[in-house]
Amino acid sequence: MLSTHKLLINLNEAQTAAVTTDAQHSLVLAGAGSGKTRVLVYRIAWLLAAEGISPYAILAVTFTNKAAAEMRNRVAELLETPARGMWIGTFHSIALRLLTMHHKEAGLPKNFQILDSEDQYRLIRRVISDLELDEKQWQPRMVQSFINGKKNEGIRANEIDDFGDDNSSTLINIYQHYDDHCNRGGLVDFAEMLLCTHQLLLNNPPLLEHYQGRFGAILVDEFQDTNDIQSAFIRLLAGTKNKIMVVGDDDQSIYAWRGAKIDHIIGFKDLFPNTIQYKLEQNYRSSNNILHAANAVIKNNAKRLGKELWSQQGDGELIQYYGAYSEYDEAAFVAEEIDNLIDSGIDGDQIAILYRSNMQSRLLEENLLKHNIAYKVYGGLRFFERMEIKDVLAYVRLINNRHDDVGFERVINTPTRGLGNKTVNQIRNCALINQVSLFSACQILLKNNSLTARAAGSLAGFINMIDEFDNNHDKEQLNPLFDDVIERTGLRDHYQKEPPEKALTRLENLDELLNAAETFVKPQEDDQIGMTALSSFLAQVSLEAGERASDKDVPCVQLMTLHSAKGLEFPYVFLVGLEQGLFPHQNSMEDPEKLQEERRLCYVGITRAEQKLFMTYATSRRIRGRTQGCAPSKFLREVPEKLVNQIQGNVFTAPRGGMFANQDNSAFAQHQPGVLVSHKIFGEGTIIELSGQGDYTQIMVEFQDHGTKILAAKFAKLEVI
DNA sequence: TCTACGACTATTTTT
DNA sequence: TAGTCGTAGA
Repeated sequence: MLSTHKLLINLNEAQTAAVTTDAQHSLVLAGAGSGKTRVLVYRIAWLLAAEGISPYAILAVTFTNKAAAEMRNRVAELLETPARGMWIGTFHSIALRLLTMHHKEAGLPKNFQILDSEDQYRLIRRVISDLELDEKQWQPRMVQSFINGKKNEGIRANEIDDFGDDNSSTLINIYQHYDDHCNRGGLVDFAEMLLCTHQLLLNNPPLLEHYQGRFGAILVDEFQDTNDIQSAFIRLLAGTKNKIMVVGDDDQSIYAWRGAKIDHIIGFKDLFPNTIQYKLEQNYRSSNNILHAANAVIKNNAKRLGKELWSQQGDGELIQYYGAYSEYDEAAFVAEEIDNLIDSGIDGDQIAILYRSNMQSRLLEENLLKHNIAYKVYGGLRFFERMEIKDVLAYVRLINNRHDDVGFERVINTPTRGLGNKTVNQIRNCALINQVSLFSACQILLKNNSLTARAAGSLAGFINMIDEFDNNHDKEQLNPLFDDVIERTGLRDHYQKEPPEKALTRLENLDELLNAAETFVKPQEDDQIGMTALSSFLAQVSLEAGERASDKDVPCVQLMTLHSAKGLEFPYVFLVGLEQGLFPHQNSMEDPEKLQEERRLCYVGITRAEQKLFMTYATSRRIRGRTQGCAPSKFLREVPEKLVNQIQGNVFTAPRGGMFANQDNSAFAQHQPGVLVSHKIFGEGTIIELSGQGDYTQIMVEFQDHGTKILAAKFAKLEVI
């Protein structure tokens, strides 16, 4: 057994205080690079070793599989024995476990299926069309975020008040129909998993009591990212007696747009009165110049608990600013600098380029290519999200659960088997009228002879094939089943016919899938609760979509968005595209809350760097086919000048006129007398005169059809022709 | 059923 | 500008 003494020698004072706290609840504010995971892992060990808590009483929750795996490994490493008995997992995997074990109480069929975002999107489109609504008006993406938003707040369709508003009542109606559909087919989306689990516990006092009795110590990672339902779930499980430790950083909350609420961490102490707060401010990652810059930027946010990072490391290098003339210049600069770094013996994987939006990667890639620098772009499709993989899985899902309409729709005519739109619509209608699944609808249609001979033959063949797959295969042996599906459905031939390049990767992916099926080992817990290997496999791939595409083993320069960089660190970091309108993003500049989130994103970006940080911007950039003048991001000026070496340009002494005049609306740069512009209402005209400065600039325009007008530049949205 | 063309849109993304 | 998506037509 681990000695408590040995535990504490690796911790600093603040970390020790948090790890050994005897408060019932603790809130650990852990700045970037301050040893957040370390505290969680050591806390678990402390609970076991010093407080004698059973591993069975420990519940540790994270957001990503990666974080969960890391915690599990580090706990095992520290304890020098596998982390048995305790529950360590993501919110979703824990929810899945509870729902599987208690599916009856939760009102779910045993073989319920998880819908990922794409599946959900497809089903929502289907519902919109069933309700004969116009997709133009009820855009599926918008509806999807409405439904998920409500679920994340723990609200069901029948609990929303439409206040007599048609718009709301339609959305509520779609939500209701979507949920009905899911219930009929035994389908559960990501948000539903959490909501359903919450209701399961809430509506089953004995069950709740059981789990409250079991989990004496609850630990939550990245608490700033919790949404309402996740927070409520923790509160419910904690009851009045259990201990909670939440760890997080309000300054790194960057997911408000998908339901995370910073208020949960900010208001934690109010919700749980017996809370002691600990701050981890010593940073082990970055040199002081970088930390000072990060502190200076985040200080401009009003809504925060307040923290200041410091380090025992030296000042390190100055932050390098580069004001490029254009995005081409910027990309060329970055590639050249990286080339130099690599020449000086630094490995590519020590370097990261971070940007606000994915489209920025293209030019950077082109320039890295020119210099023959190996790179890897994060983002894009993951293994189990690829078309060919989802196709195979859809067949398998249908074999596992005939009522899985999402799976059905995906493969009914893939590969094409003469069941086109007409027949499928017939099936949909029949399903709608009888309120049954598509698969059942097929059986009805076949029985009633309602189809043309050709369609009927083809459909019967399809149905039989699915049934045969089911009958001929053991649900514990995945590889033979998958292999059979890929061959007999004709999927392999189907992909073979694609252009050679594509076909090759698709077939490779299919082989990889077979390999995954072959080597899949059913987790012991799943076995105990009677899940078949097939169900277990399907659940796992839905929750964990697999590694991102990776093609090289060479150390690669890492390209990714700021969002995906959270939690990572690199000796050399290039933060690019620091311009008003790009970062902070146009859509987030007006709203103070959103602007603060952009700033937190900037804070995340800066604190990724260990040794050297480059921040670049371009004074002109082509966006959507149009070259625009750009003002440097306001965040650049929030970094104290003394921490910066500006290689080209100067953000700090930039003239207030000309290019940098109107920081908040870069488009003004081109608004000069004589320029031809167009206005939404007044049409085309010529600029006569400019007056005023900054936000207050006024523009006199002589319009061809409406005479001379004086407009406030900020609001006129004039476009240069 | 497949192809081609025109319309539309354009942050961030884990589970 | 460029990439995606839906529909019309072969």
